[in-house]
Amino acid sequence: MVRAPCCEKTGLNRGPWTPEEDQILVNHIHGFGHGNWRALPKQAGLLRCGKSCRLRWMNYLRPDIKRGNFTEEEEETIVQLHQKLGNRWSAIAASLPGRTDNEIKNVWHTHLKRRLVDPTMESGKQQKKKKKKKKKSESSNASTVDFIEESEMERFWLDALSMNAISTETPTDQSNSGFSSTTTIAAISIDPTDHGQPEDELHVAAEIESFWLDPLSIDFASPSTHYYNLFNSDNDMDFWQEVSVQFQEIF
DNA sequence: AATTTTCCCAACCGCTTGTCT
DNA sequence: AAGACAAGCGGTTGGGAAAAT
Repeated sequence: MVRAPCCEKTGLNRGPWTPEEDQILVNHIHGFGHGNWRALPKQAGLLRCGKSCRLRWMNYLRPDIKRGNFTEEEEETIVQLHQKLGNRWSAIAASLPGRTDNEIKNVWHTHLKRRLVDPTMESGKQQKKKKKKKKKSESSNASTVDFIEESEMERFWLDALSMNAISTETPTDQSNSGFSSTTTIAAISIDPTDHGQPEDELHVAAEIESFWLDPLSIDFASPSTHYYNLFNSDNDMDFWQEVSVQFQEIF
């Protein structure tokens, strides 16, 4: 029997996702969940197949995804689990919270497999490369929702925020114009053309603080395309304590 | 400075598994 | 029990970026 295609391919977008598509998908899932991946693209107004939407969400947009380089401990865990489980990437991923099977698979094929053959592999050139890459990713603007957890505090807030974002409100505006207030809580949208350098920490901190003081003060419908990483590791503890106070007052 | 090679990772493909009728 | 459908999984690939020449 010939297997039916997972979806009608004609007229559907393929390849890399645009920030706009990401926004639509995130908005839709925060508002309505993802009960049926096959039906989701139509409901959300996306020209993608359900499988592609699922993959994008599971591997990239999910708020609990941990981004950035793998730690030595994580890499060690992967190596050990791979010895036990083989190429069962999803089983390995289950032991590494925030990491996806796809990411683990990539890391295995690009670093760890070779390192097992040649234990000196990670020295010199490779490390240099990694450093450079890390630096680049730190200084660049996230092109989409980009969560980087560096501390338990940030992890706590990420969880708390995402739960409240889902449970307290339902978006009323399903147009493609931007984040609704519910989805922007974890990814505040900032228009770089309005405010000079998007990486301007002081401005971003002020913007975020004003959000906590007045949740309606930010124009969430703005069609801007830069999302600042609210959980930036550079934010100090005082900042997060202030956020904590505001959070308690609001909720 | 230009070109080629290598590396990395997001996304795709097709098979398997689970669930429902 | 069997078929249809959806979701999950692992292998593979394409293209962009960085490094090497």
